[in-house]
Amino acid sequence: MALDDRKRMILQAIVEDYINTAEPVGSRSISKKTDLNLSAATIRNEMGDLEEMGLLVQPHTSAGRVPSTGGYRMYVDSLMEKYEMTAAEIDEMKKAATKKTLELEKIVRDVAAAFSGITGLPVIGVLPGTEASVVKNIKVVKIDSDKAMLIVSDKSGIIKNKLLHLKTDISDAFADDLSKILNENLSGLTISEINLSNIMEVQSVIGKNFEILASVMEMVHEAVLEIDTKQIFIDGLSNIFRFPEYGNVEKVKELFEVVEDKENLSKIIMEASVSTQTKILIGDEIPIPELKNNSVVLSPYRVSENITGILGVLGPARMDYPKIISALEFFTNQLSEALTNDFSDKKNQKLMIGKGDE
Amino acid sequence: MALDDRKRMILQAIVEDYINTAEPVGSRSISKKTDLNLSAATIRNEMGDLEEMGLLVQPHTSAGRVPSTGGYRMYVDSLMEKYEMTAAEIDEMKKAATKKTLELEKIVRDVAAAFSGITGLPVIGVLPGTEASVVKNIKVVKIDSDKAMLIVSDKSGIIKNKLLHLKTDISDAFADDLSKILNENLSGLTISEINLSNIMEVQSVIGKNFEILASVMEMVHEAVLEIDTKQIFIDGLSNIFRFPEYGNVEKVKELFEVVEDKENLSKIIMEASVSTQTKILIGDEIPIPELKNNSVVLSPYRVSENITGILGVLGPARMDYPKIISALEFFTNQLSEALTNDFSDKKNQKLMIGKGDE
DNA sequence: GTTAGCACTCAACAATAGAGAGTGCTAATT
DNA sequence: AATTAGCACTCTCTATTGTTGAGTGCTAAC
Repeated sequence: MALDDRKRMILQAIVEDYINTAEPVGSRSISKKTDLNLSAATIRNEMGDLEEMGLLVQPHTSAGRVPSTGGYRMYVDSLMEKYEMTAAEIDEMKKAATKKTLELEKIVRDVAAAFSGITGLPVIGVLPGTEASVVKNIKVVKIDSDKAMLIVSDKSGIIKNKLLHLKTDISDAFADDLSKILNENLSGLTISEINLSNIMEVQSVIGKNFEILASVMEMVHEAVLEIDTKQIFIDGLSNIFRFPEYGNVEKVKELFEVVEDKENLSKIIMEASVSTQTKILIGDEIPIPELKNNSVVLSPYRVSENITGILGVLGPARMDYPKIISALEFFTNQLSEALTNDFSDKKNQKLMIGKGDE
Repeated sequence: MALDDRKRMILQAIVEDYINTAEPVGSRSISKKTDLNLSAATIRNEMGDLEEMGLLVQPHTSAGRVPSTGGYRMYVDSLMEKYEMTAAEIDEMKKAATKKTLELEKIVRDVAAAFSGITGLPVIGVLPGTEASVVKNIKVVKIDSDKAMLIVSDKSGIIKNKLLHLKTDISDAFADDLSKILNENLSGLTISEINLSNIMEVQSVIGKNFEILASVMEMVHEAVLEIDTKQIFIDGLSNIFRFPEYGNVEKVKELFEVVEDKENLSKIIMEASVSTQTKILIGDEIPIPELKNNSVVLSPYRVSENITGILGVLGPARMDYPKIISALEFFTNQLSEALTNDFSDKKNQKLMIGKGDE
């Protein structure tokens, strides 16, 4: 059966109506709401066809229709119209995205929280992984007789640091030497290239002070490993209470249990992390059976060439895709802009997200 | 009316029964379950008295009784027996509390998560505030042409650090000088004593390089302020789904909304932070009306003399107080021990929570 | 002082009926 | 040939009603 123009329009109308009302859509209401000038009976025939094509589903015999995963997919791929944000909305978003913090993690988390507030949806965030960062500078700073801090930075300015507890006292000078040696041997490598054998090598370069070094090196290794793990978080989860589909505790409970497990979140992220543009997972396209009535929209943000994080939303499959997508991409763009500016330019002291036109 | 021994025993039996079943307790079940050898009718009379005294409440005419806030209060203050943990339980807890991380925040969060897992309750945690810490060492480390890191440590080793973005390039030597000056002028003060006028003073000590210094100082000030804010978090919230009292969405929603607002959490914490021992807030003793059917048990942990954090649980008022209290105090003790050891001793490289007898 | 007995109350549950929304099919209309 | 009106049918949802059972308060007997 062919999906002619009329069928497309009817499908679009049904999806959009269902997005708004969360109620199965009947033929009569489509007949009235669209300007197709068709009677309910005609719509009914068409709806029967659309159901046969697998784009609609009927919850029970005497109910209206609801989009299937395929129906939503058709909608987002070729039916929906791009949402144009109003000036007021852009303004509000800019305001929400403006943060004066300077730490990358905080910025991302704050922006994610703001985004959740604006969309009224739970937000998934992934902090930039550092495994692809090229180390530019390593420093060991003595803090106390038994403590030192390891500071690793890369060209774009991402800095991670870790407190080291030392078995033996070291001098300031020794810390400086250590920094120099580490720098000479490890800078230029990516984080993921720094492994134990690598560090051992550095160790063998210096013959003297072997024991002291051994423990420090071990800790450096641990520190680098730890830095390596991507961090996923979710915020604004309680937003799901807005949706009638989460009107009973079982559903809520299920969602919370699924989502509290980071394993699950990374499964979702995996699906999207290959792509460099916005990715939409609808219904059972999400690799977690419990989320089959939900959708996820994910969009990457950039910190530098190959360092990226992800921001996205999670919600019922009947989300307002055009609007969500616009808003999400706006936020990830702003985030990219802010982060690349701030973490590589020399100008800005305070971080301004937005194009600086205010 | 006097609260004689028999009434006390009956009250205790009712509270404990209600804690277990979450169902209003009837006279007949108390008559059977206790070894008082009293008929249901007698118990009924006594229950009538207890209700009159404000210790019990009847949800409706033909229902059993439920403890009132006063009833719970009476129970925790003078009725309940101390819960003795079994060796197996202690073992399990020790295992759960053993962490090899070295960062204070991570340790606390991990222990809190473990505690939530063991008690099956949501956990509230407060990271140690640093406002009372006496600054021992301040360091400015140059990272890049436009970035430096400020590292503040105190005697017990608590270290906070912050990335500074500089307007002007500085030399390594200048960073060293800056560290020296900051140290000479600010070490010995508590964090809360370091304020703007204080920093201005340092600034005036050095005449030259004024402009450069001005911006650095401003950032130092900001950094110190930021360090000052206590951090409250909540974990394991989805545990509340275990309780029948959260069987409908409205209740769950309400709880989530209350608890997501940090303002509310700090209100709760305020109530307890004066005390140096375990504090129990029951029902409407919690300064948040929405939580009137809940209780909070809070216990402080020590990092050093006057630096403390708080760990606690939140749950329905009918929680198993004796057990919760034992477990909570066990955990805060372990935490105190681990943190004071690790953050002041010179011995342990790895952090062992527990008495090291394994 | 304690207990048995009894009338009474009320929530919870199940069964039933009716309304309303929506469908599919058929026959009439354009 | 496509569209539409009409109608019987299906199924959910809501309200109503009756029934059950747990629990109480009171009174009179032990």
